[in-house]
Amino acid sequence: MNLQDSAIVQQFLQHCSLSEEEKVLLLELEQNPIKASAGDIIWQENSKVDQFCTISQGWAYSFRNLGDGSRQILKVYLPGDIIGMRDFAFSNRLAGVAMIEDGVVSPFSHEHLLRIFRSSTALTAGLFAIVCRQQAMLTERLINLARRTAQQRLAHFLYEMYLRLERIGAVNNGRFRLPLSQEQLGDVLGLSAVHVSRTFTAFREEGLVLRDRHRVALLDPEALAQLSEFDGTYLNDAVPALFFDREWQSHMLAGTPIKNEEMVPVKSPSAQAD
Amino acid sequence: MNLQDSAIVQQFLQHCSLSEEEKVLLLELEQNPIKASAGDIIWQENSKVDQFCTISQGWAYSFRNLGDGSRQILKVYLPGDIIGMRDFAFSNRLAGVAMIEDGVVSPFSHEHLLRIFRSSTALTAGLFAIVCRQQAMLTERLINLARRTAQQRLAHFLYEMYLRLERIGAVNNGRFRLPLSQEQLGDVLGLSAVHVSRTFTAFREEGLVLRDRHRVALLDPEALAQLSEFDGTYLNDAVPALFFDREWQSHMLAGTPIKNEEMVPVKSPSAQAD
DNA sequence: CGAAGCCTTGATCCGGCTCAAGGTCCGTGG
DNA sequence: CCACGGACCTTGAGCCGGATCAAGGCTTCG
Repeated sequence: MNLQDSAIVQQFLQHCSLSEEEKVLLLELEQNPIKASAGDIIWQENSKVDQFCTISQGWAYSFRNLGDGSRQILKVYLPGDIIGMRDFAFSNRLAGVAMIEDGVVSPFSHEHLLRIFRSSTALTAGLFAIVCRQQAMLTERLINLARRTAQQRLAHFLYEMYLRLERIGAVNNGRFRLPLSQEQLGDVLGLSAVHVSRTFTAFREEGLVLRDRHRVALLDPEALAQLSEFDGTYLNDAVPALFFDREWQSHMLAGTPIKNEEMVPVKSPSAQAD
Repeated sequence: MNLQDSAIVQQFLQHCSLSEEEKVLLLELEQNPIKASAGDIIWQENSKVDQFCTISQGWAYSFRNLGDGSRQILKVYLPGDIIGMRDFAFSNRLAGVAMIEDGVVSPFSHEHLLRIFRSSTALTAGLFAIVCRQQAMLTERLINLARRTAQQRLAHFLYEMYLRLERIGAVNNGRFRLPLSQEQLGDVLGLSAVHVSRTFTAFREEGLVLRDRHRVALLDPEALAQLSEFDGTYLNDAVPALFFDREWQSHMLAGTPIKNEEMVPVKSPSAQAD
């Protein structure tokens, strides 16, 4: 694989600067790609934490099954995302991961991740930034589920997918593929599948969204953003300059005092860890 | 302050081993304690990220104000917690922080944190673990808000506070102080203040919880845990042994291969970063 | 004693859930 | 090529949990 083509390298470059050696280290994460089919469980909740993986083709999601038989989908993964970082500090999984459609994932071990930590403070800092942003996304989702109406929740989700997909070139004039069933959307949004259907109907009648099978068209993305009070900060906000400051990274070992307060604006990352 | 007394050192010891030098580094975070009164805003949402802080006395919470005038409380902080790590990778705050009651906070700078990163890989790894656990708590809260009834939400919150407070010795026979108004509880739980009141009434009639002003008594904590499907994994699960392996940490610079798959069980931490 | 918070309780309303009955699209086998 | 079954979606009817509105009680403090 070409250095430029790697979605994972692209992601890290949003959060820190990388040397060639560091890019190679990252690429090694994807040395063992395996095919997975729609519906495949990558790992179950409560299973032992023995690996993480990147996803290079297809969509996946993480989920928790609840006592009453319902299910909460925690996050939808797109190509380039790192899956499972959430479990790094645990010995058992807090959530399962399943494929939404056929795809390719590349498992890598705890040790592989540690090798990266040992070798590069830049990668470590980048990973830190990715995890913090991941937390910001979760916070946004929490507010969404706790406080907003069905229309706002769906609008927020569609707009967020629109932004994430646009960044990896998967949107054409407001149209994109959304390979989730309405039942799965309900599991994401904390709604019943029936009400997801009704909400799409309402959006169609209001001229906001068209949907046919797994294709959706956002006729007025900005209206959706406004309706859902979408705040892009958690996707777009600048990363502090220190993440790009290689001088700082060399000081990490020397212990010399540093001074660096400026911020550097950054295009929003397409993919998040975990 | 004595090394043993520091809540922040106690917290890190849950997640990694520390040398005396590292403990001193951590203690330096609390060199500038300042008093804060109930209702004081530590920082506003959208303000510039210029510092973080630890809280050594009193309770605080982070929050987001929403467009419709309502408010979501994201997390309640107890003495020993680190506040604001969530914003580490951003230049603007995603959430404000306010004091629930009078207390003492110790601000520290971005740079101070970086000095820690530069000086100690053990502290860095510990911080990583803390952030991952923080994310697990958020996930749990998300599921709670998305999927559970008012009774389950309140039971879950009370039981979680019960566990966190027990760990810092603030629970006596199921009784503890809970200095949140019912309006604030509603903002935590995504409920109206009125319905929080009704839910407490229901618990009282069922003999589960007594409440008087800012005192609560859990008459049957396990019943609350069961009612809310409380899963303590996210608080109690073991930390992988590598966080305690100082040999690994020295290898971080050398790049020698390591092998270490065992897990080490750990008492749950009382406090979380952010 | 009065005023302001805070909590409780009742009455009513509404958003989303559940149950149920089709309808459409698709893959499969005869 | 058609018939059938299954997955998925749509729409209606009725219900319910929690919101909202409103009135009154209790504490605390000036």
